[in-house]
Amino acid sequence: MSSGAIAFAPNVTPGTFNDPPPPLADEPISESLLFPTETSESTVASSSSRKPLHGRKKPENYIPRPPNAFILFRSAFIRSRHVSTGVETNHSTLSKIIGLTWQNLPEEERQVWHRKAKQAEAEHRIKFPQYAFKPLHSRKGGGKRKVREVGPKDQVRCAKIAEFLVQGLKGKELDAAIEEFDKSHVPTVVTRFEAPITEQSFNRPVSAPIPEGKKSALRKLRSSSSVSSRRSTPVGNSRPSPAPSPQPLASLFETEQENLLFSLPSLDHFSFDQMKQDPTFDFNSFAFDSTMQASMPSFAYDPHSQPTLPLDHTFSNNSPQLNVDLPQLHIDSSYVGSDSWSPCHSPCSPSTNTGSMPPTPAYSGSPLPDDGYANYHGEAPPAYTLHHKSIPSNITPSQFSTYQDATSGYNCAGQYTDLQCAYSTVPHNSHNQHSAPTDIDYSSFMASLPPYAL
DNA sequence: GAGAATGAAAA
DNA sequence: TTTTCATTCTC
Repeated sequence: MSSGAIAFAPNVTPGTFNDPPPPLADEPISESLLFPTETSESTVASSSSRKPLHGRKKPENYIPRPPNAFILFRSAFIRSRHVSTGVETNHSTLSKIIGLTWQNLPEEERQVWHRKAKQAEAEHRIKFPQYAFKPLHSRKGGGKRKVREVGPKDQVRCAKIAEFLVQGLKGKELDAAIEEFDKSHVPTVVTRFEAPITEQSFNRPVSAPIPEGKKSALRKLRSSSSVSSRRSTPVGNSRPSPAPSPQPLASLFETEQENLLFSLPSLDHFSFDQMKQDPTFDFNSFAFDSTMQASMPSFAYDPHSQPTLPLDHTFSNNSPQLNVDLPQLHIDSSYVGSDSWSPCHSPCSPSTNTGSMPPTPAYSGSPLPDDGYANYHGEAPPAYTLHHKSIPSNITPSQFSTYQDATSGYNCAGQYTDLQCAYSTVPHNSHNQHSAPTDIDYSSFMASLPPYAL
């Protein structure tokens, strides 16, 4: 379709009205710099070569809605083939990539598309003055529409592609960059929270159902991560927050004890040694899941040195940071134990530890940096020590709990508050840690934290 | 037809 | 607040 007023060609029905409208003469629309639309020639080509909408039974005179800014952006994006078929062909995944790209687009770039959408709406109104959006709220079945479950797709890769796109890489450049990324990229690994094993939980069958109250809390948690959080975004042109606001986890569980059940994950698939030896393991990507990103730390990790802590990297809901550090190690928090908290001797004997979490390895690296870690007397640091930078200073012993991790045999200590999570493995007794009961005390846990965390 | 994304609009 | 539907195409 050439520029100028929209006039439907004889072979164009209202049902095919979806081309971005041309700018009005008195209100020129600036072009997106990052993702400019094609020339009118290619627009015509794409319009005429567009495959018929598959199987969509629409009345002959059906008038589609005017496209919104994102839909226009997505359409232009797909048409332009910024992401080649060698990189991604699945349109669901492409939608993710384009969504991430959209979120990280500079505001002025997004405004270009919002203006185009306004333009489209104006043209639509002129073409179809009688049109009124009439959604069918009573779909077949009458039940609630199926809520999307965002599966553990390879979000890291999507985010990386989006990052490259926002940086201006397209086509072959993007192909090369992604090809390079794919060489070292480890697909998402899903592990789960493992509630500390108590005497009660040890006696409960694994298949025992999670209590209903817990389920609803988890549903609430999940829904806050994707659909609902997006839906609750205020209408308007305000830029959506890159990371959804986390649901305060403490509010999801009835008791403080249950909040404390957010314990150390069992690293079923990794050991610290494996992480160190695997150059592809990226601590930057270590996060719980999208619902918790904003409350979890990000870790800089150099596989050739000791783990470093995020000295200058804070997580905040308003962080403008490109949301690319999505979890590579994905921890499924869909299971939360239901038993009351009571530290006990782990029923999982050290001898039954089949090696998923080896004993504390002998430390062979350079001396530990003087960053507040406990002095390990020449022995290894804890298998994994994760500290939140922003641990509130008002942690009290009542918020503190300890347990012995059944898998690793390590003594663990942690606390959970509304928005902050801190947990740490504290070497109890490196000579005899498997047999020792949990006896970490509050002060030793606090002392193990880096000074800047307090 | 579902699924991916975001946003506008109706119920 | 919830739901639909704009786009696109593979599964």
